[in-house]
Amino acid sequence: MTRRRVHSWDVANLAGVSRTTVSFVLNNVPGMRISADTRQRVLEAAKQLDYHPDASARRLVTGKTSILGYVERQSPEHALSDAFLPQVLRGVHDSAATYNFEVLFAPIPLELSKGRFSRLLQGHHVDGIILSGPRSDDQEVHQLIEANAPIVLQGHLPNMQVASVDVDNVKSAKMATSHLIRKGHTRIGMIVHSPEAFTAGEARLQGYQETLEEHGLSVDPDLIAFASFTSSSGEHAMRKLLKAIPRPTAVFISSDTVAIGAMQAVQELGYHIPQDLAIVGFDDIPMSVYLKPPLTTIHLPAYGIGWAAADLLIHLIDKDDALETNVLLDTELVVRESCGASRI
Amino acid sequence: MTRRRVHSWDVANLAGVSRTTVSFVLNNVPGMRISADTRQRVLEAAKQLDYHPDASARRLVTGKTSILGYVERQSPEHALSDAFLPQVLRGVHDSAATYNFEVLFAPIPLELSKGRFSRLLQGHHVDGIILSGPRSDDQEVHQLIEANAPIVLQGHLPNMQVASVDVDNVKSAKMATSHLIRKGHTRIGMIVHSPEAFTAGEARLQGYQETLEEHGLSVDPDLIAFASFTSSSGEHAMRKLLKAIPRPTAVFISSDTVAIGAMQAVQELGYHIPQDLAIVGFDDIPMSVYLKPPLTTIHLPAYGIGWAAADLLIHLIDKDDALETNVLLDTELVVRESCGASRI
DNA sequence: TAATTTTGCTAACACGTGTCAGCATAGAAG
DNA sequence: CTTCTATGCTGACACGTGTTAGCAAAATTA
Repeated sequence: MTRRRVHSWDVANLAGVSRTTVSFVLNNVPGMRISADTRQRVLEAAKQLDYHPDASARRLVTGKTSILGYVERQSPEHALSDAFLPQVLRGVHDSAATYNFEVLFAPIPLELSKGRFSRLLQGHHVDGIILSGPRSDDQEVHQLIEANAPIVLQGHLPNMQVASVDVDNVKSAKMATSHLIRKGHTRIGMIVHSPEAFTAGEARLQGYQETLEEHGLSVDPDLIAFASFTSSSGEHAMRKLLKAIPRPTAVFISSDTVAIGAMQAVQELGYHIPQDLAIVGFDDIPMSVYLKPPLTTIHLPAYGIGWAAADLLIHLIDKDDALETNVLLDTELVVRESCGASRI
Repeated sequence: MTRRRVHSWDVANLAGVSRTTVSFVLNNVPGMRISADTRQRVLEAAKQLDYHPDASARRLVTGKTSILGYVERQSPEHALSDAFLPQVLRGVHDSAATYNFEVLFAPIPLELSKGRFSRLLQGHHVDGIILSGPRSDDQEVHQLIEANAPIVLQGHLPNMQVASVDVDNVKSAKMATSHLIRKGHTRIGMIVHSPEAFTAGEARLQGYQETLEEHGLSVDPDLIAFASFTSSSGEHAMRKLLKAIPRPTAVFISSDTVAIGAMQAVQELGYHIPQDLAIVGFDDIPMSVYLKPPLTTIHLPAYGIGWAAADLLIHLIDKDDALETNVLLDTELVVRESCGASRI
């Protein structure tokens, strides 16, 4: 490994041409006439020497790093985002690789973000940023967005003109709710997690309500309960729902993590899932399939989210601005056992 | 954002000094006499302009990228490593940040690794590599190790002289086994997952056996079953174990994922955990706490593994070679309900 | 006063690449 | 034969920084 590094002039010497020609050949520069013979010689020399251009030198002269930063900025929902990070990151990477971009992993916690963003962007460590776990009260990110920095949100921030990739929450909630209706349920409750801090919760609630109305079912406030990000908050919410008269026969829960606690409450109260109560969750966390009974839920396309975010960001960096800047991805209903067989 | 980039000579001009002086001050170059007054002026100018040196230029001239690559190379055990990736990566990042290193996320699947390693190292995208999920049959990695490339394995590869960070599997298995013995069990079985491809399985089996012997208990081959990486293989293994006569009263399972399937088998056969059968797992995957009953298991210090790997790699890069190159981290027994109350 | 050392700073080079302007040579056109 | 154009290649500059060698002025010593 202490073997001297191979440079472009080594390739040039071996091929008997100038360094410039090597660059033209290896980068496939358009409009440059290179004879087939020379091109061949250069390619062979490069392969023989296992030449790879120095990334820093190339970046310095081109002004492009071809690196995008994946910045984590989560707060309480850590547990959820953690479960998806591997897939999202792989999506980001694979998409970026298509454009010969690399991915820098850079968590920047809210507390000690002191200058980290400047370092990343002004210091030219990355060409742009994918921001995971955006928060409305994040001053530093607001500044970046206003400065028109190349940023793509993984998620959503209301009243902000910024590119983003998210799941179509309204549509997804409609899928879940209408599935329960199709099963014959008419008393359908919902547990919404953290609608204030997390706009997705609100959107999912909206989808649920609209679907009920579209099917001529009334929206009963007693059948809507709120939770935070934790399982135990789901337990609490479910106990409240089950006091409603008449009892709901099905509940749509806007987060699988919350659903875990809710299911526990149901079973502790002596009810059976799905016979006494059908349940549909949201997220399809890896654990969902192992729950008892296995949870019917809305599958979050984590890999696709990562892919789309990187794709959008790179187009943004290259100033193909005319691009749709708010991507909404479709989800899928994964039917397992918790929603029960048809009631009809 | 189209605002012109700030360079070191901007700072120099504003402070009324040369670019060289700016560099000396900002990098705290030792042995350089700078008057307190000048130093102050430079620091203020830099802060006022929000100056951050261009990463590429600095890398080009110093020859150090100050980036380390986190390379994923997993195969079947994806599910397991995925559960820990977020924590490991955070550990890697935080440790690296201590040395002003960045972290590049670079999965390189076995199939299409065509030149990716060369690109990374020869192309000087990174100074070194942390390799997650090393496989003994990985030719490309063998070559890198023999070429003495700066690599740290996250895990272990037998008969290879290469730096690595792993958990003390023998010691951990002893903790698990002796805990069951302390609870009063004498018929203790074990399910080993994939000992052939995954050396950790073998080590855990060894720890189990030695502990039995140390306590004067015989090792009964009928009480040892093998599984792969999946839950369903655990189901199969457990069914086999429960046919032993007399039945084991406790089982140590070398993987939580496998334990999930095993527990399912136990309950399907009508036995109760932990009354009829106590269970201790290994890994402490996030899901373990939600199982029924919650799984007693060995906690894998994912964050610590990441931290240690980055620390080791950076020391290796800086040629502090005298460093211990095979780090073994301690684990912790997390007692929940599946191991039962004391039998004594 | 003259010689020497110390202090505080700077000019100039190097890192390895991409790329613009230009230069021979060969062929075509006049 | 001369002039022009296309072909195939190259010399030289630029990117922004770290760093070595060195220089003037001030301080110290002789």
